[in-house]
Amino acid sequence: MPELPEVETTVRAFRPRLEGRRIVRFVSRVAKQANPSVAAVRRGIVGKRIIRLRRRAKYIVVDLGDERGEGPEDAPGRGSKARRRRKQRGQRQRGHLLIHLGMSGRFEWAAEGNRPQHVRAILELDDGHRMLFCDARKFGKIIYATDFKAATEHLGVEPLGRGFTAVRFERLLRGRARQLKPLLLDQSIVAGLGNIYADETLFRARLHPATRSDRLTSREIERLRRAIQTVLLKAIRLRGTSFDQVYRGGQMWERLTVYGRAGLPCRRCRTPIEALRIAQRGTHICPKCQPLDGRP
DNA sequence: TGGTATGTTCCAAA
DNA sequence: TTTTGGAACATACC
Repeated sequence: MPELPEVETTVRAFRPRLEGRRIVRFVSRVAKQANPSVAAVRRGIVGKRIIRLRRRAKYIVVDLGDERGEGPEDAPGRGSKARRRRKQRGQRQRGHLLIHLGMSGRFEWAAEGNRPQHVRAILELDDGHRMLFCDARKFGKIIYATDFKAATEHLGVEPLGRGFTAVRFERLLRGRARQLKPLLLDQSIVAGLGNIYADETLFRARLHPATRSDRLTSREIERLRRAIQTVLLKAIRLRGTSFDQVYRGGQMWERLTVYGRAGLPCRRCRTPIEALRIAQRGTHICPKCQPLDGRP
């Protein structure tokens, strides 16, 4: 399920009930998923107040505050809304909980009659609500960090952020000679795309996934940049892509152009969509709309 | 049974 | 040095 749009959808859905609440209990049933350890995460977050819920790349970020605190103010968004809000409550930024959903992670509220499978961790709030972290494949991560910048320095540019400019993207692509598909999946370059939206983006930009990043014209680079933003924004608007039992609610599944459509007619030219294997990942293209024209 | 899967990381080979 | 391939992680589904 979770690429940038699904993470953004999760953040928007859970923000109203989480912001302003204090965490009173944390339970983790899979030690490996907690970083640096279950005990360290518990020490870091229990008793703290949730100042803000936001997203960075595919991470759900919980900014924590401590009203007694004399902690350092290493908050993001200096001088902005977040700081003002925090000041009003007389709080200091005190650590961050970073949650990565991995392949199959999702949030659920505990409720009567809601007995989700694969509950791996529980966050209990001061209003009695309990948030469940469910994750069948256990690839998700729950990280406590005091230094947000250090914890996320491995991540590349935010594709929906102001920093994702034509100049910057051009430098990122021209500075290496990689195939476009694995480059788009590399979170240290552009952070947030996964296998589905990488395929959708390349189709929209009419570029073959094996094209080398240093062989694109400026025009193609700009087409790709806009395709990334358009595809992600559309997916967010539709609340992400739904998958079988794992994640429900999103409408993007019916709107995908190539992913999961092998053999079906291209929505643009009716040529059958092809399934390839590029960089060990299932890859879907329209062979006519995305020609390789001699620059693999 | 084997192959596939929305993700990340690490190591070896080219 | 950079890029690519393969395996590993854990589980579910076809």
